[in-house]
Amino acid sequence: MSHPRIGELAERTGTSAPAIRYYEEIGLLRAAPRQAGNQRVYGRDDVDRLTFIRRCREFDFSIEQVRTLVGLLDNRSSSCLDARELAATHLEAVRAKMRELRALERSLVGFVADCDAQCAGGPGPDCVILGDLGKRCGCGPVVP
Amino acid sequence: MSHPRIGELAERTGTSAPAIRYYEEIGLLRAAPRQAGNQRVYGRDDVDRLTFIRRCREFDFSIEQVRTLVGLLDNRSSSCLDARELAATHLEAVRAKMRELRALERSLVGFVADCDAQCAGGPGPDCVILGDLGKRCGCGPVVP
DNA sequence: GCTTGAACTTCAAGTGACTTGAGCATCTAT
DNA sequence: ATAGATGCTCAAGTCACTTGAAGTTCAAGC
Repeated sequence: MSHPRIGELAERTGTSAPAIRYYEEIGLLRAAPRQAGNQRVYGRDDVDRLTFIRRCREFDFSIEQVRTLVGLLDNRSSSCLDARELAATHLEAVRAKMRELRALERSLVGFVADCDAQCAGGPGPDCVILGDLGKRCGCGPVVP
Repeated sequence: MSHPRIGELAERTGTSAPAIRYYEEIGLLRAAPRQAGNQRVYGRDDVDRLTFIRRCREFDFSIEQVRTLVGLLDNRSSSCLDARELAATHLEAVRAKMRELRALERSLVGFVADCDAQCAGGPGPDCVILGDLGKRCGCGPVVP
């Protein structure tokens, strides 16, 4: 278990094997040494590093941001402040995205509520629902 | 103004001209008629339809979902209930995404707070920050 | 009529972060 | 020895467009 091949590494880190090869290709993981038959062999460090990468990705850091973070790990000097700054910037982006999503959620709730009020109880003269988005739809006959 | 070309249509709907051509190519917009010199000419209906499409996209509906919604517009029968169902499903997806982002936000806040506590005030023996994500980083010398 | 420059045309390639598929080699177990 | 799981490389596909190149057409001024 101390020298996993790509499949086990994938399983232990929640990654797919092609994704691991992709990370190697773009230089996020070192090129793994190969055993006799050309298959990649990994070590404990690779498990840690890939776990780190995956967690960053779950945190929605972009690959380039992860590259920076991994660089901080590799190059151990004044890492924390740099990492803090990156995280703070990223936090702002996440919050902006959340504000967007909240607005979106409100709109959708309104959309569904309008549907229930206008249409589910019986079609009105013309439907407001799709009209919210574009012009008008025909959930009942359009009576001008 | 009643027969805009692609640039004006783009401006009036908040779309880019290449995006409009792309929508035409994938069949979300009809192939626009051309004027003498082969340039696309649009009408009032196109403005409405594209506005609808853009609004759906702002609501984070995928192109395929928009295709369905546009289909409901085109085919006016029992539209509302179908649209409601699609919106409700989409709302669930949006809420799931928000839950993810909230968790992410909490983690990042913790990350930044740890940075401030552990590192900004002076490096501790070793840093917890990147350790939260992977193993440990070296914002100070690692003393085993 | 001529010229300039903005707006238009098509087609191809690029983006991010992988996934999917084809076709072959290797490993492990029986 | 053989079968099936796992691995390899390389190419193409995904999504929703954007960007760039190279050529045409339009509108305005002279």
